[in-house]
Amino acid sequence: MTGGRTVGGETLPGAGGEDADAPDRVVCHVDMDCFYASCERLRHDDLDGEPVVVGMGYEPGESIGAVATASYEAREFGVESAMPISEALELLPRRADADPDDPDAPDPAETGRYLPVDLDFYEAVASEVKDVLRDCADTRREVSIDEAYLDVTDRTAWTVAGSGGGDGDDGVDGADPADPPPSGAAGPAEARTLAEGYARHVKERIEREAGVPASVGVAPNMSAAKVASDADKPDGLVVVPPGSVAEFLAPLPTADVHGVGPVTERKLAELGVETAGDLAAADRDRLAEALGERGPELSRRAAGDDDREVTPTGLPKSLSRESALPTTPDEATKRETVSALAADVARRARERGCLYRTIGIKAVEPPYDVNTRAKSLPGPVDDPDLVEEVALDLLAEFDETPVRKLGVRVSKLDFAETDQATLGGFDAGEDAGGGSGDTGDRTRGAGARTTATDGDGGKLTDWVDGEPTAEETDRDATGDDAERRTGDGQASLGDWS
DNA sequence: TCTGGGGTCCTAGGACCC
DNA sequence: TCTGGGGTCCTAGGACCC
Repeated sequence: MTGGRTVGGETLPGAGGEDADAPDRVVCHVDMDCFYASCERLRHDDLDGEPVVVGMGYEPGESIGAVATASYEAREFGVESAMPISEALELLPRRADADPDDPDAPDPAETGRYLPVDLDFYEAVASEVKDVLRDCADTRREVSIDEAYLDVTDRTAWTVAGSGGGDGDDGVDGADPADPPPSGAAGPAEARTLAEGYARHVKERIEREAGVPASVGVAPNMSAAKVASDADKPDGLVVVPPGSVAEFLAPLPTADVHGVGPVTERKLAELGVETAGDLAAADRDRLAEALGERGPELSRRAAGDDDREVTPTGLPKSLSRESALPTTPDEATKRETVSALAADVARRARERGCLYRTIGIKAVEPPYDVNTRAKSLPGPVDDPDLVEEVALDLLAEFDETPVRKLGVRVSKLDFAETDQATLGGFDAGEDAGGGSGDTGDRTRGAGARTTATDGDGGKLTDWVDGEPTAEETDRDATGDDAERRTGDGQASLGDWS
């Protein structure tokens, strides 16, 4: 019954292919417009219409740090994400520096407002956005604080809605979920679909209920929806119906394809592949030679062929912390930095109730040579002292090396509940009466015991792994260590449990 | 492009086991 | 023991994304 009518006509080579029977899905990609800046506007009325720059590592009045988000007004001055604040200030001086009495001071009309990142506040706003999304779609994947995919196939359809303004008595039956407003439809389709109306409904609800603008892309698959949401930012709504995906993508530069970065773009250009259309049509064996398996995959995406399901965001795979420093070979400075980073990573891991089995560092040498070192433990642990010890140990290799940035990471995470006494039949430690987890370290029964008793530890993985299933691990966000840090349950990588 | 911070996934080589 | 292949794990690095 979801016989999704194809609007853009033309059967496309390759697209659809063998799964012609599969019903077309309706995927929305929701992308907040310069999210941090929009959040700041939400609480500072006077920022409306102003160039706004939100800087990370930025302190008011200083010029260190990097641009996290620039409002569209600020982008007009050339300010971009990831740009050093010092550079942004040259393009767009700070409003506070505009002094009417000083002839050398910048013209206020050519200045902007600079604010430091306030992640807690943005997360609070993001959670209101999530509330809307949860309401609008059963299947969601949150990619970052300001971006999500929704599979709304069962909420709407690719059916063409009544083309007039009023309720046309065309063949379309069923209650349309949202009133398709008459205003400017974007997208290659001439006719409006129910899907478009639904997407508009989602977009308007976000703006109304969370107070921040979003751009939305709608398409029969994830990668096309992603490109669509990007195609008319800010405040865009772009609809790409089944059958017109390849046509929509074809003229775009390869860099617009999700997964094509600077390196891949250059390699593709060397092959004479400049547009998504070129990429779709390119010989896939040649792409594989030049780019590995990713090549043919990118080609399929560019052809509108992407059958990935929208799957809920999982638990994180690693936690890390890094920080830049003035380039230095000084051993004490480096060790202090790594110790602090290690403590922070370990604290975050504990807060999230996760154990880790691999500890690693990163040391960046000028000009920008990234070195990583890692060490795996016999079993999963939660042990801040050990994180520091291993990290410092790995750092020793770089004792003589000048570095500009250092990082610490834990990976091979294990979110099994710490009270999982059943696992090994052990009491998982002595923290029975403890309470607020200030015990030095905790180790899951398995790891602790083996670490203590047998040196080679090699077999441990056999039964440490494979034990926690997805369903079991889902529960982590709810209970344990989250304690007082309420509302933070789905901190940055928000998981929809 | 003189590069900030937090992530993901992929690849490739070596060790080790059978 | 110069010798075949397959599988898994670990480490390091690269590319990409927001």
